[in-house]
Amino acid sequence: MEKYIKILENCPLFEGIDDDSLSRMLVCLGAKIKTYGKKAMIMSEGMASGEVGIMLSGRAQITQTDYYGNRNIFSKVGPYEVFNEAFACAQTKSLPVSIVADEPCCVMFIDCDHILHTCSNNCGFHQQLIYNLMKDLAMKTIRFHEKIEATSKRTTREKLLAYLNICAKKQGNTFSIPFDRQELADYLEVDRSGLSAEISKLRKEGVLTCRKNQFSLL
Amino acid sequence: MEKYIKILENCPLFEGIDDDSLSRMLVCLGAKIKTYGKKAMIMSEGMASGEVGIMLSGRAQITQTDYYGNRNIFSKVGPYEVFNEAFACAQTKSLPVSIVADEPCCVMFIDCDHILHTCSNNCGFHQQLIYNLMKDLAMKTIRFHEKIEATSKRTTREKLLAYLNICAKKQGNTFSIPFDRQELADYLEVDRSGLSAEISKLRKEGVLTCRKNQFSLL
DNA sequence: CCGTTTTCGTTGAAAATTCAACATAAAATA
DNA sequence: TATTTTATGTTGAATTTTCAACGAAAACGG
Repeated sequence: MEKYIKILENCPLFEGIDDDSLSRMLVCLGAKIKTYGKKAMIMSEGMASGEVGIMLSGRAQITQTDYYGNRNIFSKVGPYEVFNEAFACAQTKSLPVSIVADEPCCVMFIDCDHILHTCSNNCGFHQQLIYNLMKDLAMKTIRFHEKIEATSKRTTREKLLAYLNICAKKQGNTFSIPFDRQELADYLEVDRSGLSAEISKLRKEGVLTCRKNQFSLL
Repeated sequence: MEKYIKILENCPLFEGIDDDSLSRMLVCLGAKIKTYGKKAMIMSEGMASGEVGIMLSGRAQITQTDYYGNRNIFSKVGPYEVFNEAFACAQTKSLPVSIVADEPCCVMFIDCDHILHTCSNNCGFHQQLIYNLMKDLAMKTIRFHEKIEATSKRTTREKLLAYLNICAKKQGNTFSIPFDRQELADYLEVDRSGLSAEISKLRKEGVLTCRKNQFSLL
């Protein structure tokens, strides 16, 4: 477990907790590590899990697929980020989404109850951990607000521009997005070919330039 | 403040806290009460607020309006429910939504920092309060998942059916929704007239019956 | 109780999306 | 490196949505 401490230092969930405390805390919390290959299911729709996942390395997507085969990407999970925290906290019986590895992933799991209820061992930094989880949950809500802000627009063009503007607000006018074209279409809830056409049009109009997943707003 | 205790007993945010403790806690937290008339702005887009709102009576909507005049309803806030908790927790500088009273509202405000950081007076139930706020934030995330699940569908018909199925899962096959037609359209992010047409069609097909905001799935 | 305002359902035309199919470019793999 | 697979861009037809306009019904207010 020790070798993961360096990684966890970068994780907002453990912010403000020193290495020694973290090391002891992980034992107390019963943290487990699992690894997954590309395209592996980390969690799947319909299951129940009270565990919070922490992405140590790799990247995964939170998706939902309806019976017509339309895939909706709720979000991406990158290194140091947390997932399943809301469903674990709310003790959801049936997970409404699947979590699929985009690439080989290393994930730490912690039972949410162990985070929420301070243990008898009296870990000093437990309050900090709870506070961090709270912030994380708040940020998750804001992320969804952003997705809804983009997808609520009525045309593909407006959805795309709304999304790119949100990215630009965070990263500056040149930025990379965590999606390829199909994934961006699934995130924005539009047709891929229509999205490609719209990107071309915006390029010709001189609104943006792009190379793969690297965009610049002009 | 005392007269609000009976109301707050029903509020999940204060679950597990007895009346006496709650009464003392409210003073300690610096709770304030404000009232609003119909259509009044409780909070407006662009402002910053570190306060959590608790709806004591009345109902409000969380909305966003883009520069083409399209209104998007993120959610409704009814009695005993909490709002602005995510933005307050995350210390957002500029609120991306407005909160508008549907009808006369009575709201309690509490500074989020006072909830997050236990005070020197050592209120016994403060941990419970933090725990409750965490659950609330988790539920908020799940509510957004539900909205996205419905709005991610590609046709008005599918969006409507997805939404009604989510309602039915919670309340049974006959239920009322908190929206009128225009509001439902704004929540589902579709055109009102198209939504009305779709409801008529479903009625003729014998899929559902409805009277105003009361629906039955058959 | 009546007049006014708001909500709701209906319609047809214009605009946009989706869908299917294909060509090309890029990436992965043997 | 050659081959295969995947990703991307392009197009036109079919479907769906949006928009504007209208009448009827319901809710509201005096």
